[in-house]
Amino acid sequence: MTTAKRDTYTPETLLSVAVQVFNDRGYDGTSMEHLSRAAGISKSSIYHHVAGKEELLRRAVSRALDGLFAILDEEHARVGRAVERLEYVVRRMVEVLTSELPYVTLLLRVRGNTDTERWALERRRDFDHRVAELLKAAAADGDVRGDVEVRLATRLVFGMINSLVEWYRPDARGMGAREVADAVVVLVFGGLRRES
Amino acid sequence: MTTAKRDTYTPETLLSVAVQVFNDRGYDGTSMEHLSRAAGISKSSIYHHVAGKEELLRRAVSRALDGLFAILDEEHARVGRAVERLEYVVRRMVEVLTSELPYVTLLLRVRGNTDTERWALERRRDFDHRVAELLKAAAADGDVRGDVEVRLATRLVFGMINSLVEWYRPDARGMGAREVADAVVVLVFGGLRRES
DNA sequence: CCTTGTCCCGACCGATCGTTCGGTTACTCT
DNA sequence: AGAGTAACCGAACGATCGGTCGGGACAAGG
Repeated sequence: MTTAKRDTYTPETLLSVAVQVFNDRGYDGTSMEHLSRAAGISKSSIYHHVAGKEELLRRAVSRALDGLFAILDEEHARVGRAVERLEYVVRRMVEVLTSELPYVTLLLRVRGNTDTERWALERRRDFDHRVAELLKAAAADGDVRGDVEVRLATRLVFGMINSLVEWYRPDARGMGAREVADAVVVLVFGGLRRES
Repeated sequence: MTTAKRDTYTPETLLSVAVQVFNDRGYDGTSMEHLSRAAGISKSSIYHHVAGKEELLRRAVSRALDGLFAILDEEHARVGRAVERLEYVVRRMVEVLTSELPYVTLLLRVRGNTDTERWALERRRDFDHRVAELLKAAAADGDVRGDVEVRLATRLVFGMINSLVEWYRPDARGMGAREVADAVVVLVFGGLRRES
């Protein structure tokens, strides 16, 4: 390879360290001093790789948002019966949340204090609306119960899926992403009650 | 009344202002200067009513935790078939979340940076375990599906309920707490799919 | 009138915030 | 060997952090 493997930081490798610290302490609760200690380089050295703290946040939430929006472009999310497209999107959301866990975690905790955070919140709303339309279509097809308002149901389902970031950890012996995705799909569509 | 109505702050009224700001900006993102501006008094005056920033946090999360734990002491949560007690607890959780919304919101966002936050996280775990045992009992009774692990199902259901704090707002013309509680119970136990 | 206590204030404290700057090391290329 | 540059560092910047301090305004009780 022309570019030999570096033992120094790149913006990407530094990002992976920073996102971990952000998720541990919260973005506002993390100082550049914390980051420098976690990365093993001095505080000022960080600025050789990235423009500042907020750029790290922007890179992280962008990565998470790109992963989520990519789902909607996949074939199974675009063609077919609405309820089946919805099930596919729900399953893929769980997979993206688990595979990009630290980045999505950070995205879901953004509060809106800076321009970057407000931009992230806006894109999140866009994504939510796209999925809500899918659910509305499935309700129009009669494949989804009509006694719960679409907007409310969307929010509750998103709440269940997004809660993954609060407890899922890719442990070696723990449950896998597939297992979690199966459980989410079963509960979202079938509910908790024993099937008769 | 012996105690005439005050037009000045008490620790409680100051708390209600502080919790709003905490939820807007995040606890770490809120400075005492922010609080003083929102309360309309000087920064130093705040210390006349409370010991400091962390005491405001402790009071807030205590109030939320007390509300949640009180559910488990109610009669319908203690006697009866496990699945019915579970349904009652789920419904009451939604009611407490909506009635004590700002306090529970703050509780669900603590990260564990200080002793107060770690104590709050510990009590939250206690509560979760209590509800998980209820779900386990319902599964043992055969009233709840056995093909999804109890621990996993508990976390997902908690995720759906707790997500209320991210979007529920007690608007005048918006949906009421009862309406939300009904929807949560229907979705948790019955699922999204149209009932045949 | 004077005391007492509540409520509040401006000024200030040391510490820490995110960021900048001048300079040093160490590796690459010619 | 010498030049160029990527990677890094310690020291310091102004700003802001949570919190302290001495005292002023004001109402109640004597």
